[in-house]
Amino acid sequence: MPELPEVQTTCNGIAPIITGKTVTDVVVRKRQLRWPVTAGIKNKLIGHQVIKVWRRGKYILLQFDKGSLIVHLGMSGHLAVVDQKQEVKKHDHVDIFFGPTTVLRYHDPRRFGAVLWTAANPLEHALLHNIGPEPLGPEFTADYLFTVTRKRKRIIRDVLLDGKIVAGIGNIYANEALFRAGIDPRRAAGRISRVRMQKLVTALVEVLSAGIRAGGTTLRDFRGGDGRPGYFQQSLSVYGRSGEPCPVCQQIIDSEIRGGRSLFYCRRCQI
DNA sequence: CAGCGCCCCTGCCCGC
DNA sequence: TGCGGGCAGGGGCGCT
Repeated sequence: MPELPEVQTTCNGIAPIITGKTVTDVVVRKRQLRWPVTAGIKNKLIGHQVIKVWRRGKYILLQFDKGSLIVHLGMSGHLAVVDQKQEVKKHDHVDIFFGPTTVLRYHDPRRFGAVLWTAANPLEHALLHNIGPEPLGPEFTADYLFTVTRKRKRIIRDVLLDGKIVAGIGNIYANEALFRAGIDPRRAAGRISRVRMQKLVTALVEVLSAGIRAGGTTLRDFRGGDGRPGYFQQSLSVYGRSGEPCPVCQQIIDSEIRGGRSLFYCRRCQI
């Protein structure tokens, strides 16, 4: 499910329901995710109260009165509050009960995600302590991106996907932002000017903000309840649109696979 | 250290 | 209709 806007939307959805509530039970149906669900998590959680729900990059953080739960959705994870009467579906791996009916349910077909407990500051956890600045935060500026990419030969798309440089950018939003900024995703990061880096930072902020405003419905498998075509269809300019005309100049959108992930771009608009 | 593949896993879509 | 191949939103890890 992820991409930062979907993770933020997940936090926004569950925070008002579970903040201040106390865990009454935990059911783990399958421990084997990317890493095994922390052993003894049931006893660590029961009786403890949620203080706040937040995120760092794509890691969802449930802060309890003692310790934090770190949840990552991988490629296919969902995390939502459901009613206990809701039937348990295939790939519903973890349930966290807040009373008899309210359940925070983790669902993840591909199991690339994670559910981990830490008693310490989650930002100091091995998975988080080296993450780059938040793309919607004050540290993520054109100067920063320009400086850290000097002499870098990697293509700019791969730099945007590198969580050590900037947190939470996924392949959809990387491609979309590069289109908006008019930058060829295959360009060596170290060969992009400061002015163009400013365009890229601005484009990233716009694209991520639009995704959050849309409620994170920019994913192919999002199911809206109203039967309308998914926001996914209308919202993306180049991602998943190879062979279609560029919305700006009508040039046919190109795609190719680099580093195991698809690039989508307009060879006329992006240089 | 920078950079690049590999891989974890299931589901879905496409072509034959 | 069945089957095989390719691809999917992530990102840690090991190797060069």
